Amino acid sequence: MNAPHSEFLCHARGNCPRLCSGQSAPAALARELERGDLLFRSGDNAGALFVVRSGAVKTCRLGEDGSEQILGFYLPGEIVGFDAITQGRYVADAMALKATQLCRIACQPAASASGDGSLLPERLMTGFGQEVQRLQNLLVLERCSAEQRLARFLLQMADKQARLGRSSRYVSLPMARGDIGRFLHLATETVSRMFTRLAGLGWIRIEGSGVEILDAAALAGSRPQPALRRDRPALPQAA
Amino acid sequence: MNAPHSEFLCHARGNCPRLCSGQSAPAALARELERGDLLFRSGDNAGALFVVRSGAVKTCRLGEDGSEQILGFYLPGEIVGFDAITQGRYVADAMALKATQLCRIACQPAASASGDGSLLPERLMTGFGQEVQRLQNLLVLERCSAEQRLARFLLQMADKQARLGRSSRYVSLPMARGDIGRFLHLATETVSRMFTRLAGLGWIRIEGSGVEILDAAALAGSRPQPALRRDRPALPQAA
DNA sequence: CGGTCTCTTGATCTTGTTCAACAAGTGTGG
DNA sequence: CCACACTTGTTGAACAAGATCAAGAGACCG
Repeated sequence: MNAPHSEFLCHARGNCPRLCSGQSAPAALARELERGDLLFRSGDNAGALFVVRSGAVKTCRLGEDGSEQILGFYLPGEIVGFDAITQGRYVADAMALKATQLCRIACQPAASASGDGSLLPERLMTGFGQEVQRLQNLLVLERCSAEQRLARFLLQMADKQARLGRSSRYVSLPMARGDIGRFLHLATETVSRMFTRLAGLGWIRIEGSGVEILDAAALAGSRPQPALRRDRPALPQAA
Repeated sequence: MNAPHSEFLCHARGNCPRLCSGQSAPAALARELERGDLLFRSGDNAGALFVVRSGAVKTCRLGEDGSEQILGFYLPGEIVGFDAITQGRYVADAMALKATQLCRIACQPAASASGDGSLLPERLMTGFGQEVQRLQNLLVLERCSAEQRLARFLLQMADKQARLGRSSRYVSLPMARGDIGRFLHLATETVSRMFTRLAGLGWIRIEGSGVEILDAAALAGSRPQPALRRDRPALPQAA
């Protein structure tokens, strides 16, 4: 998470004037996919962003229980792959929904590009990528039971605080229960009940305006019900 | 949406070496807020990003029904305001959860920064900002009833297709019902039921692998139940 | 034409919301 | 210093949206 961030300088390549911002323009396509083909896979080294020229692409993440979580559908003109900017590797899978043509935009990791004092690439891109990933994580979190949502939230806060050098055992919560509810999309009452439940399980201890984490592993593994039946991952036919 | 995008070049200002990436370092703070103070408001002209130095900030959007949707909590070291990059104005509200110090990073809209052929700022930043907003919208969407989620999804797809010059009346859906479900976080059966319901209301007509939109206004206004009681917006005491 | 998917519809169950009441904490003023 | 108001957090009971289980209807394809 706090790993040395790589920076990117991106150059269009092939016949893609201005990142293919228009629709037409014929040739020099970088990738052609059939329905079900993978454009990239979570974990792949990210050398590029992709602009959809024709067809359609979906991006998704696999929940740890095997359930598929779709993050977006991309139609022609839209750009896929922003999640990779921060770490230089994709975080989601991307798959063609039908025959699809894409334009590849090479992104070479490059140290601090514009050396004119402007710090556009320096940390900004990293922050941007983190924001995208944070939102993606939030969407994934949204797909869990109330108990799991709160458990993850607490771990997340603990992690944030650990990064600041504070103890990750005692998590201070500057926000009200209602705020947590509006963040996790739970009624205030449910948030309260889940705090009580986690404390009852012996996983946390409520302590002033924060909580003490007693069993982080249990919190992380909390998975009472998948909340949504895991269908078979994806497109059945096709490679 | 498709408005001429402004580009940004960002320079640190004040005592913020490397975007305040560390924690300490004393002086020259740009903003100091008390609990409940607004850092910026949705619609404000976005002249800057902010790095949290101490304290805590929440960002939120107001649903059209007045309910508050929290998009994130930001602790020291984190950057607030990325959602504004694309349009030059903030899309969310940001409020201090307690006494908070922030470091301001001025972002002057600047045309196509690095003129060396690299098109980093050219469309990339815009795309990045759009991705952030897309994810934020997705999170907001997540907070609606099944009917509303599907209705919005269809309008979204219609909008995308309209931008491609295709008809926005007939929406082709290249993905399976199950895919829509995994995107909207609904069981396949529920997606199917909602299609049937919307068709029964006369708002859409199912047509091959897509739908014809008969009453876009009704779809947009679809709001059977708020799905979550709207609490009073936010922090009660404090300015 | 049979097999395999996808979509649709019905019945039942679970989770989390909603309504309601109460406890605990904080601050103010008499 | 304590009573009172006000806010935040906790707990109980009833309800509802949507998931799950189950089964059947089309569609597509070899």
